[in-house]
Amino acid sequence: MVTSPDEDPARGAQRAGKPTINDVARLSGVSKKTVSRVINRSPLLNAETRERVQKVIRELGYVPNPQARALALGTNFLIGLIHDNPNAQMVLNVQQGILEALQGTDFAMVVRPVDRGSAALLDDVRHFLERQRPYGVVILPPLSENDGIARLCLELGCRYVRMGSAALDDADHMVASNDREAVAEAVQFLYDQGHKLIGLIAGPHGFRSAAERRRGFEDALAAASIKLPRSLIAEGNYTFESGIAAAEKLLDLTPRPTAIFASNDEMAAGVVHAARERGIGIPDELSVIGFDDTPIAGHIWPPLTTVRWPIVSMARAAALKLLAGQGEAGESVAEPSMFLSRLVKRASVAPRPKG
Amino acid sequence: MVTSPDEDPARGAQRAGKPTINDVARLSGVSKKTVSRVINRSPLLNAETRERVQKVIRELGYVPNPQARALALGTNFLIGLIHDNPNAQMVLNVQQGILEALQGTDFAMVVRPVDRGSAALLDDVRHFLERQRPYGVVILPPLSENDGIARLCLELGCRYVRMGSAALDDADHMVASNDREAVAEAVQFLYDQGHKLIGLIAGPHGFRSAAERRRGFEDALAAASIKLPRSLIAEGNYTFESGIAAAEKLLDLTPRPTAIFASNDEMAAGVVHAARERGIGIPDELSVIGFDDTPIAGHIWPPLTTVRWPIVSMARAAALKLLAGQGEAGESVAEPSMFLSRLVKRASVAPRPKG
DNA sequence: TTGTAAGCGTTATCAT
DNA sequence: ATGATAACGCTTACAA
Repeated sequence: MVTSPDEDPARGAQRAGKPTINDVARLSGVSKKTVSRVINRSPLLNAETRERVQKVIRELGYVPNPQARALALGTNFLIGLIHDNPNAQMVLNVQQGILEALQGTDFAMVVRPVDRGSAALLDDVRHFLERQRPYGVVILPPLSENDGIARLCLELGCRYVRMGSAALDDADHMVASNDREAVAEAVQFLYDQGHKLIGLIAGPHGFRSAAERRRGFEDALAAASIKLPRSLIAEGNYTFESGIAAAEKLLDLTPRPTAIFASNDEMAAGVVHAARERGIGIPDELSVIGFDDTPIAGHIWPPLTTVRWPIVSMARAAALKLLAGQGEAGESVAEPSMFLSRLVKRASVAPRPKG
Repeated sequence: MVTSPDEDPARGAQRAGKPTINDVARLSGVSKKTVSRVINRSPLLNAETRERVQKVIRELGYVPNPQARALALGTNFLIGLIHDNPNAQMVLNVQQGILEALQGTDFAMVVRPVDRGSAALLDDVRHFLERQRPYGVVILPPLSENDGIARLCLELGCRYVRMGSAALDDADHMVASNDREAVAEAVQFLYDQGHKLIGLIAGPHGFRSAAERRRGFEDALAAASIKLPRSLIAEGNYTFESGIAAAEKLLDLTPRPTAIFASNDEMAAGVVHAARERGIGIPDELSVIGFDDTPIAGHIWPPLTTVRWPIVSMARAAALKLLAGQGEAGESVAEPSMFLSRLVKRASVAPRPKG
């Protein structure tokens, strides 16, 4: 008897491409649906049947086609990261956190930088969401402060979690840090070291993180009952260069501040740079504290005292929040929404110089 | 006359979800296939028909469902980036380059870090390629040096382009830089400044880039007819910390080298750090050159003389290579495959100290 | 517990 | 130049 190609059970698996659910079904003598149940870990399934199907799956090296699942399920296996490149290290840390959360799942991370400031921002994001239809997106600050984007996600039926320096949204959609308190603690530390003339390099206008950190600075001064002239506050835009420029303003003052808190490490590195160019010794003549604890903090000289911002954990939590409900209902653990920063003491702070 | 729901041309578009190709087809009075042709810019199409359909598409705000396209086409609109985190800044620069290339297209970038060294490396990559079915992938060094991955891509029918410090593959699948020559030029520069005792901090064993840069170093010495003891070569693993360790070895030597070439900026920053801890002045007592021209090079003190590696352009070219053939046939411009690095002179090099 | 039939929204084949 | 019909591989009703 000659077996016609269409009826030969072994043939399907041999076809050009990869084995499909049909091949598995045929070879294990069950229906597609049963195979589907095995893939999706349906509880109502004969253990023996499950075993048999799984054996065939292994032998065939069958991998469910995610595109087909995506079409049937109406959702993609993608987690998006939407950001406006607030700074390189932060973006990378966030990516790391998200990837940690995606580890072992079928999800992949798709990165979408956009241009805050561009008039087409929302169209851009919409375009991305419509084209890729990610399962959910993590939105980085400062973009996360834009309510329009959150609304857009809602409108397009895309899950989202915002990251930020303050609670901007409900717990399901937000992962936040306590920047204000952490900065207050850092400035308090400077005060405890005897510093009375403390400069602030604030972050750019319009950034929630910048505002929070500035408030923390002011909180600490208020708590210590010191009142400082406005000239001790300079503004930067979170870049190294802006840190230099701001530092130069502060270092030109008379009397000169004996300590400077910069709202991120990049700007703090700029302060160190500017001081060095003027021959001002750190920490002997000037103490400096940054924020973020990015690698640069440990790499410059002297190593920078800074506030460690648990950005990787925050990103991981954000992604896990997105994925919550994916696994079996039972195992879903509520992800914390508030992450605490803390001061990391290195060599850039010393007691106030005498005289 | 009562219009039955199924025949009401306007109804489909109102349904719960988004409008589909069927809605567009019905409303514009053509078949699905014709709409498909409009979407895919098929050349054989009546201009007038195209206009009509496009009008409906606009009015409806129709966006083709990417899952369905992916299923039908067997490929996703994704460009993958496969890397083993060679270093943060490099990964980020590559992402930037790829995204520049993807600008304005429907493609998105999906990032996949893997663990070189893991025995499951190839399974990992296979898993990723099978699940996400990216249109193509860019492979970063040192992973790009693994021929197994390239073979895997071929086997799975996934386009790929490797990035590296030497031509490892044919022009269609490779974007390379001339590290060897660039390093030779840098070392020659040190020699021209009077340095005779030049230390090398090599990159880790097994990295093609490390080998190429080391060869460049040796080329320059050979050209200058100087022969150095092996002790002037230390090995690092491209990290800041390993740069410190290697620098300490070199700075312990008697006589002490008056210049050090480090195979990347991170390690060069480590050299600067180590020298400072010992009170060795840079560049007065020690000249340092790095490689990459990452931001850290300009941010440390003194600013680092380094070799600028056009990594962003390389990544952009890699992605464009992947996309080649996507657009109309006519406009495809061959992307260059070899990118030239060049020396960026800053303040970390000075003529050899006298005595 | 398992199977059947009907989609999901698109593209490909092969007509016309 | 355009259309009817069958894939693409999977899931969700709804039966059995």
